[in-house]
Amino acid sequence: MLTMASSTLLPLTDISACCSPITRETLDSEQAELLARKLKALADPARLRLISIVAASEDAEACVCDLTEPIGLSQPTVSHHLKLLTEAGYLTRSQRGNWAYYRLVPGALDSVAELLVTA
Amino acid sequence: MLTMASSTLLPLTDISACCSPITRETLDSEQAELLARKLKALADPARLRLISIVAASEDAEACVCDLTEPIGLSQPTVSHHLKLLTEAGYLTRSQRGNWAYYRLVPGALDSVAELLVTA
DNA sequence: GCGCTGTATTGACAATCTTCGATACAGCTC
DNA sequence: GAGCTGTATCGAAGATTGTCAATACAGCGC
Repeated sequence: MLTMASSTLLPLTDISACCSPITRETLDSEQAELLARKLKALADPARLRLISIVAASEDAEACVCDLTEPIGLSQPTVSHHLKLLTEAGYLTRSQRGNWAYYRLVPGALDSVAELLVTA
Repeated sequence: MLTMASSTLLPLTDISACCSPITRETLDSEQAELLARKLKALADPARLRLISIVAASEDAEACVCDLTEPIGLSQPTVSHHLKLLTEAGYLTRSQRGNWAYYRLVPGALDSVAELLVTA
């Protein structure tokens, strides 16, 4: 498919310019649901470290084989976390040969951060 | 007690100036654990809306009675979420008479947002 | 084709989370 | 004191989550 990650329910990627910081206007339940899902995707130590390691990697990308060992979890578990992060719009996946390379989606973390800021 | 919210395991409040953005340096597992817990406290639609409503309230504070109805959850559940948010360092509680007033901890959301930003 | 290597999916289990009703506690008023 | 009101805690039920071993799939080299 061409347009990726606009998965089952809601386009989880498009929080970007959707709303102002949560302390500026009161969230309706739909916005809250959306942001909660974005945050839930981040709210796991393994996934935070995955993001961190990907960002710090050569060329800002990493394959599953690079990630399994430093994370200290099984390969299926790492794949699972990477899938979650991808579906949540934080990572993209590109396969080259046998390897699946993941990289950060530019601005994805920032758009969430902007919603939390009180200024 | 005087110094509140420094609960059981780790001082959940003190992420503030603890580390640089997660995309700058790779997180060790302890930092990841800490940030994940902060994010998990936010990663719920009810709690996001609670924060949002408190921030928008008169004098930036609200009592449980003000929050139960707009959230649409039972009073015990709202109390539970407020306790979580307080323990996570996002809210403070102050009792005046029969009412418990909650308000935002200044800078708490911002310090988390700073850790997510890639710039 | 066959085997190998890297990754994804499946199925299961344990742990955690969200929610509620029932109940307990705290502080007011009379 | 007794009764009321606002809030917190308890206990339980249902849903979700994180993890793994086993297995399936995809793409390479021979």
